[in-house]
Amino acid sequence: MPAAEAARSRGSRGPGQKVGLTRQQILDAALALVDRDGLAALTMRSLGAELGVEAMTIYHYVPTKDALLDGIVERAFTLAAPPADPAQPWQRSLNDYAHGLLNGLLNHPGILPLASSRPAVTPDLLDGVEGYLRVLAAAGFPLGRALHAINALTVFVLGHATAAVRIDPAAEDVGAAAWVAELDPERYPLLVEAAATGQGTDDDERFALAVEALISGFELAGSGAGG
Amino acid sequence: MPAAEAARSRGSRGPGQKVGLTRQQILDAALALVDRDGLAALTMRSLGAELGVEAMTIYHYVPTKDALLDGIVERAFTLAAPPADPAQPWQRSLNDYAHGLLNGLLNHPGILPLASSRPAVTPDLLDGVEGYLRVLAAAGFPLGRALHAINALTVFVLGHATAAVRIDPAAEDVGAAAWVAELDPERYPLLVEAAATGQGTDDDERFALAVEALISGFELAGSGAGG
DNA sequence: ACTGTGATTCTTACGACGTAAGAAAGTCAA
DNA sequence: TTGACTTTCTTACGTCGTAAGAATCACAGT
Repeated sequence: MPAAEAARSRGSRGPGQKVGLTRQQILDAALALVDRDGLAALTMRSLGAELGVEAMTIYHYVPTKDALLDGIVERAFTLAAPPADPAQPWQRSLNDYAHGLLNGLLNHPGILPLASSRPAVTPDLLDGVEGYLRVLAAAGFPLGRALHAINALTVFVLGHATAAVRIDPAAEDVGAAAWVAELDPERYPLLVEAAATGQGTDDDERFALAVEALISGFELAGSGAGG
Repeated sequence: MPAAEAARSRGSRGPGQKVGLTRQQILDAALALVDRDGLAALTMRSLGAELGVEAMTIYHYVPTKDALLDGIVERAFTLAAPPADPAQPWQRSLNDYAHGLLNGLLNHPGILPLASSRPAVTPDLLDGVEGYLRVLAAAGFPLGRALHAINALTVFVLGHATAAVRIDPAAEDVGAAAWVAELDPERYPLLVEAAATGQGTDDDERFALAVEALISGFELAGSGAGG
């Protein structure tokens, strides 16, 4: 209901009033629209309707649609990335980071295809990085390795989130991933066997184990000579 | 029809000849076009022009543009994924897989934003997976863990490739990543210090270390209880 | 109250895109 | 030569991002 939405965010005013929108308002509305109707449903016209405004109005707050997309990716990341907790041991801290970031990103699955092709380097995000760097440095990591670790985790989380969404856009399909079920057991015996025993097909477990593997890998290499 | 195959290269022919295109030909031309001019330059009309044909002609070989994109992603992955070498120790095999896949993907940077939102589960790819499963199973991995490992590596490689391309679309900028240079040292002391010493900023090293970390993480967890 | 000024919004229009519908042109067996 | 089938082209529609500029509104200064 675009009219109600407009009335709520812009105050109860008669039509034709020029209260002034906000870049933030626009970004939030765009993100909400993508979350609700999917990325393809976000057009300048539909977003305008959502805000109770003509499409061209948006261009007074955002130079181009691409900039709008950058904005919502940035916003989604800022919302998603959890801050470092210095009270935890570093392994736990990184683990929380990975799971928190994953959950945060999965709240906005529509932006994931965008996230893959956009920077999203926000001050808020960098604050977060700085915090995790502090945790790792305190644990004895050379700065180079610490940066490597944070980056690797972030990249993996983003990759996993993207893969999880494209395989399972809200699938009720419990157990094995759908496509494995139709494979020729003669050609792919091990794959089919793994799927049949339900091994290696649970997405959450897959993610958790990989994160653990990454972190213990950091642990082995972490206190070595700095890169 | 082996002769027709050769005749299908629409080399020097008068206009209006109906030799017959191929789905493969179209996919290859599309991939080449994306590699050369970027993803945005791929339109049905431009691809038609590339093939010496009107846009609508393509629809006789491909039902929709989305299917075309699926096709070129699939093709790029097939070209990129290296087969398993059973003669190597499994750690080496996985390491080669990761580096080979990365290089292969970076040969077609334009498709990376697509790869993030498309399945790309090809028989060829599954052959590859089956091969690596065999290597890991022979090394004593439970099938579940083996699948986890392959999946985690693949996801990480894809994520890293995407990030590397978006940060550096053919940048000559050696050393630190560009955006770190302009940070406020008061706000981000550790980040700036890491960048100043050149630590943690080399993309290749970053990738290599993360892959090693993942693999040694698998090694720790690999022979534990499956599943 | 009036007016001018600047900020905000709307109207109109253009070119490019994906693609539906069906006509045209070519190929080939009989 | 014919007639059926395949491949290609022509035309057209609706939607997209957005350029250009007119219209509307809030408000400071008189």
